[in-house]
Amino acid sequence: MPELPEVHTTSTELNKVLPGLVIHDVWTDYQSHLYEGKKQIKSKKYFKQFKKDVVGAKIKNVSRRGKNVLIHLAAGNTVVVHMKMTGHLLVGRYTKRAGSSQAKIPEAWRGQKWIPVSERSPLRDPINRFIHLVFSLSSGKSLALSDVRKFAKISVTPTKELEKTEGLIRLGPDALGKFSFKQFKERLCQKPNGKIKQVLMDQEIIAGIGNIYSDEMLWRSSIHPLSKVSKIPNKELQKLYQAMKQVLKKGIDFGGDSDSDYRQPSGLAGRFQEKHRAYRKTGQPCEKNGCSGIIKRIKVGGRSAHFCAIHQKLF
DNA sequence: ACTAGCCCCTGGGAGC
DNA sequence: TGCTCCCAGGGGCTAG
Repeated sequence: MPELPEVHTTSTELNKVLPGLVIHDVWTDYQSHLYEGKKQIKSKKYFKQFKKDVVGAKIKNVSRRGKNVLIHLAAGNTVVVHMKMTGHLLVGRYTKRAGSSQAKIPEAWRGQKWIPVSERSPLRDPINRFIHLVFSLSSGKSLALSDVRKFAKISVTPTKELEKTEGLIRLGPDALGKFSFKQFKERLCQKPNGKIKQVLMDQEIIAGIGNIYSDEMLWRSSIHPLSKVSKIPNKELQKLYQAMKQVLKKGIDFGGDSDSDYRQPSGLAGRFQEKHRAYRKTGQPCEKNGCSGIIKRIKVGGRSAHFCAIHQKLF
């Protein structure tokens, strides 16, 4: 699912191709993706307003804040996209679908979720059943939102008020931003009684970390996910701080994690899933040097946590 | 002030 | 083969 490295990859790639292009049109078959502040907007009236705000606007650049992709428009607005679990932004020759896309898919590809790049039809490149929103661009290509579970949120807000916007206003410092170990510790200690796994994933404490990368950084720093924040020794927290930076950078180096539906804007899968040591490794031997543990799965705050009970210490 | 649990959603896997 | 049930989960929200 898109966490910091996936969102970072997306915004970096989009920033290479979108600046200077003009949005010619917007299409959606699922208006519930659109939000105005906290409110989910289902009315056609709002879609009209959304369209008015973005159609005709030139894209200035693309950046990121936490897990949000920010598409800045020259007209003074910013389109904020949160991809949630299965959403991702694609650039290509996507067009709005008329009725069921299945009918138009060549027999050999029916039921296939992803069409290999080499086999994509130049006319419908690529065919993706889960595209629910498309921005047509002046280059002839389009920017499309694909989202199996339809949780992604899109809103448009004046760029000046961006930091005050719902979804951004309460975000903590970026996990890969310039913040020192001292600040890291201070942030975590805002929830002294919290379980470390949950606190790491709390976007108001630190922005950008989700389930996959929190499992991986705890595995690396040998800390049990249920450890109480206030009980973790300073030395262990330092390891965690280092692991956080390393794991997230590695995620970016590998083009993100495509264990779930994530794809880069080009449609290519990331490769970080090949580097997992804990996440979704339940039942497999722990790969830490000399460790004889088996990866276990438990629930922490309603989310699954994967860890090795032998080398990851419970504080 | 907490936290556990529901909700949004749908593909995929397990079980029958 | 085909049906039903359950699970995945970010983050907002509510009930306790």
